[in-house]
Amino acid sequence: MHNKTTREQIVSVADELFYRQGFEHTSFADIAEAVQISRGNFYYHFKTKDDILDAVINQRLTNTQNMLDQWEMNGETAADRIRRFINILITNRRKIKAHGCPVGTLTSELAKLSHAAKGEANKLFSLFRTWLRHQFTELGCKKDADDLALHVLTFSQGVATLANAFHDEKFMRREVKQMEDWLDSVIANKYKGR
Amino acid sequence: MHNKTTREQIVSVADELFYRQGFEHTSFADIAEAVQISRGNFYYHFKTKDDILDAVINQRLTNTQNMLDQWEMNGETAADRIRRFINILITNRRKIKAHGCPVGTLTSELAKLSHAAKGEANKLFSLFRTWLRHQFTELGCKKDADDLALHVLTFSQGVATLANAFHDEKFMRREVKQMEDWLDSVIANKYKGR
DNA sequence: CGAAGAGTAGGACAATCATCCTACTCTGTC
DNA sequence: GACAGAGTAGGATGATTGTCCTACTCTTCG
Repeated sequence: MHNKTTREQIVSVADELFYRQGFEHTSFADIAEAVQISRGNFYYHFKTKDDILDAVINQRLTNTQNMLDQWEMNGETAADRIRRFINILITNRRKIKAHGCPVGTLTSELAKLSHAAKGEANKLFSLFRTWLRHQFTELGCKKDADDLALHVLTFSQGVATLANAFHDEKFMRREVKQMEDWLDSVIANKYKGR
Repeated sequence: MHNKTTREQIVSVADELFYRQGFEHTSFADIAEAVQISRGNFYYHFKTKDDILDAVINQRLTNTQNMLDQWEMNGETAADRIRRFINILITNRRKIKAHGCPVGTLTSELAKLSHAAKGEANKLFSLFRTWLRHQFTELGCKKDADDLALHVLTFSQGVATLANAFHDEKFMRREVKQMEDWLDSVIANKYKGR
C-alpha cells in the first residue's frame, strides 16, 4: 500500500477522538497534537470542523459497508452473520465499556447539538438496519424482517449504554447469550409457524 | 407552596437545557437568558458550572425517588409497577424521540468528558436498578432479580436511543408490547418453575 | 537551474466561554 | 431613618475556541 496522506491521518485521528471524547469536546488543537501538525494549517485540508465530521462519518460508512460485505463472502448462513453482528459487543467490549457504541453516542450527541450532520450519522444506523433486514429476509422472516432488525439494534444499543455506565462484562455476556437464544427461537418458530 | 427561589429556577432551567442541548453545549448565557438573570451573577448562587450539574443531578435523584415512592403507595402489584416503568417510554415518547433518555444521554456525555460527576449521574441508573431489583424480588424472582432489572434497563435504553434516531412511534409501541409480553412470561415461568 | 504548486508553520483574529469582581438596589430590623 | 445582608447588574478577565492569513519549505518538471 502507501503511507497515509495527512488528510487520511486527520480523518482517522479525528474518528478516534470523536469516539473517545465526543465531537464537540474535541478541538482542532487536540487533533493537531495527535497528528503532529500545525493547528492553523487545518484550513488547507478541511474548511470547517463540520467538514472533518462529514469525512469521519463517510469513512465509518465505508468501513462498515466493507465489513458487512466481507461477512457476506464468508460462506456462512444469514443466522451466522446475525450472530456475528450480535457478538460485536463482545469483540469490542473494552472500547464499548469505555466509550459506548460509536454509532449510538455520536447520533445522540449530534441530536443534542441540533447538528446538520445528524442525518448523515443516522445513515450508520440505517446501514445496519438495512443489512439486518436483509439477513432476516434471507432467513425466511420476510414479513417481520424490519421489526426484527430494529429489535436487534435496540438490544445492542441498550447493552452498549449500560456497559458504558456499569463496566460490567458479565452483564454483557449474559445479555448476548440471551439474544442468541432469542435468535434461535425466532428461527425455530419460523419453521414451526407454517 | 412558595414561589421558586432563583436558585431553584436556575436548577430547573438547567435541568431542562442539559437534557435538550447537553451539558457542555449549554452555556451560562443560555441559562441566564432563560432565567432572566444577569450572567455574571451566577457566581453568587453557584461557584462553578459543575456545581450546577451536581444540583441538577441531585434534583433528578430526588424527583425520581419521589416518583418511585409514590408508585409504591398505589396499592398495585410489583408486576404493575414494572409495567408502569416500561410504559414511561410511551408516556414520555415526545421528549424521548426529541432528546433521548435523560439518564442515558447524560451518563454517556459525562463519560466522554471524563467528568468528575459521572459517578453521580450513574446513581440515577443505580436508583432504577435497585428499585427494579426490589420489584422482581417481590415478584418471587429473587435469584435473578438483578439480572432481570438490568435487562429491563437495557431494553428501555435501547428503545430510547433508536427512538431518538428514527423518530418512530410505532417501533416504540411494538417494543414496549414485546417487553410486556416478556414480563408476563417471566411471571408465568416463575410459577411453573418450581 | 528555476518556476510552479502542493503542503506546512506559526501566529492573528474575533467570538465565546467560565469565572470573578465591584458597585448597586432592595428588604427587613433595631 | 440608618444599617446589614441578601440578591443583582453589568462588565472585566484570561483562556480557549474555530477560522483564516501570510510567509515559508519542500518536491516536481520544464
